[in-house]
Amino acid sequence: MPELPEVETMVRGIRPTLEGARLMALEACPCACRPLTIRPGLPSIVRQVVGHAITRVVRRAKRIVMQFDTGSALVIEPRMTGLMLVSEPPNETHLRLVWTVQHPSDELRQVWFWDQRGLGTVSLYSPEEVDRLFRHGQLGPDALEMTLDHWRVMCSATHRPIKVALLDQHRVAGIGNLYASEILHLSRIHPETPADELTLHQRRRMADSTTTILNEAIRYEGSTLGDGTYRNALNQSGGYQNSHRVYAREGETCPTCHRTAILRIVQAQRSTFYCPRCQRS
DNA sequence: CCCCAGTCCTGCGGGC
DNA sequence: TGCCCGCAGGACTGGG
Repeated sequence: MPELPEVETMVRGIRPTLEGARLMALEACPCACRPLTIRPGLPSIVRQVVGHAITRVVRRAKRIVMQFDTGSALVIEPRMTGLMLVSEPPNETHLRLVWTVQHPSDELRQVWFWDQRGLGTVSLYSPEEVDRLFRHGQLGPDALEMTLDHWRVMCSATHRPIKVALLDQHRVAGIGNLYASEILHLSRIHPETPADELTLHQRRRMADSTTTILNEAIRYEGSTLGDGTYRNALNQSGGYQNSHRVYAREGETCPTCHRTAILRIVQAQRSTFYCPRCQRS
């Protein structure tokens, strides 16, 4: 479930290998499962990017953007289980794609895209599409770049529960199911509160909590849940799962009030965790 | 605009 | 021991 912190960690992990390097080969890995979703096809992408230099590797919401000197970019969406690795992958079975690059030091290095469930995608974006990706429109402002005014606009635009609105990438981009619960708990906001009923005070708390939680999670290199799927670029677990306040902690005592058990409810077919004492409205 | 259910996919754990 | 089923959810789609 890579969300913003996990994708940021992946980007930081692969950046030293890729930035300033020249792409020598891009190959699909033999994989018994359904082939990787890659747009347009791999041969077409290879023709357009192999031989070119990678200028920057950056994150936009939950996507990895690999910029080329042509102005085009390879955009990787890890979705549920996709990983970008610079060291040996967990297994060969779910390897999908391998980049071979010539580092400025002349050394050949490799980066792998590994994806257990195969929901991840790789797409080549034209310069215009790259431009559109970074502007607000299709995707909302990046969760780490939200201003108070962005939060005001985002909240006033919908009557949906705030938890559901936080997951809508068209409103605010980068937050997924795990961090939405964490942010609302730190904000002391009930997840079912209609977004357009949040007070200025609550929106301020949400703005602060979003920055705090996401940066803290980045500092710990993301969350590796029980299934152990998420790994950083060196195939190591993240550490933030040990700091989760409510996510997947149904029945445990709330870390804020130390009195009430964490509840689990379902919103928009997804689990939400919260403290009924600390998050009343 | 809103909401829901279904789709992709694999691994895991519960129930029998 | 093994099998079936439901669940996990990010992004998207189609129907109401």
